[in-house]
Amino acid sequence: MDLDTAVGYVLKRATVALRAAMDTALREHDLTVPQYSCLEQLAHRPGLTNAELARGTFVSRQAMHQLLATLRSTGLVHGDGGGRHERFTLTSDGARRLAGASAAVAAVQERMLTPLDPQQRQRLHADLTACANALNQP
Amino acid sequence: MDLDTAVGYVLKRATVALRAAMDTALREHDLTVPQYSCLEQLAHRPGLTNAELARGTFVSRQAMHQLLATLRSTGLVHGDGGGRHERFTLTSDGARRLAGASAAVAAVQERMLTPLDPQQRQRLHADLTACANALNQP
DNA sequence: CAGTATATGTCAAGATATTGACGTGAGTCA
DNA sequence: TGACTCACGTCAATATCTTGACATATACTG
Repeated sequence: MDLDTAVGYVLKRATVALRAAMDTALREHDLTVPQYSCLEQLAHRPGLTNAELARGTFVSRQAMHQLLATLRSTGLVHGDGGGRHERFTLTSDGARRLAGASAAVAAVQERMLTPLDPQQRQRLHADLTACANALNQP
Repeated sequence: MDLDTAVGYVLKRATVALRAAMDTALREHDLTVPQYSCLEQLAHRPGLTNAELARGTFVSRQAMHQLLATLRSTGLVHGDGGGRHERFTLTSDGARRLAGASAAVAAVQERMLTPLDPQQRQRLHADLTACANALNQP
């Protein structure tokens, strides 16, 4: 059995499983995974722009564009009206919703990491980061 | 910094990077990633059905359905005409195309795993499998 | 054996994301 | 300063995938 290609396979398998679990967990908070991801980014680094959020969430600028439109119409994020290079922040409503959603997501990820002890978790984090870096610099 | 949620983040980051790299590598062989995934499955286990291929490739039955339709019209796969529960196999053309594509994908994954020694690779494989299993059995 | 449940193939529709393209502002360098 | 490049925001169109639905075949159960 070819281990190298199998690593890609289990990587996809784990991602799909995580995505599905997050999806069901977030449904109770009326958020999709990209929406949650966007809110989380804004919580850690307020004042990000559309393009920056898109990169951090791994979607295209266009997708983030209309994702922000819905989040804004729902009153979860707030733009500073700076026509070009507009910067976004969480509203108090957005912060509240994120708090609940974040707890739900944390529970999911804890379930995912259950079989791993803290040292293994750190190793996994480091190894995945190394793999991503290796691919991103040709 | 919250390591647990960060694991989910780097997992997505690695997956996106791998997906993009595979996409560009496969473009020279006129294959999309799901198409390649389907062909690879059929190479390892000939005679799979639509639903089985869908599960192995992590897409819906419907997506695999029309994915198989295009692969069949291109002459890369061949169904045994068994109306219901039809079983699929690679054509000789499909096997040839897969050979080239498989080498390209192997090169991509080798580049991804460059920073890891064989022991680390095996660990990564085991850890990811454990994570996926933990999520898939509530 | 009859009846129910489960899984499959397939059609239609809807949602979501990507690609392409355009105008515009910011930074760079001669 | 002026030309050039690059990144950004945004509109439109295209492709892709998922959800919903239905008929049917297989498996299970009493």
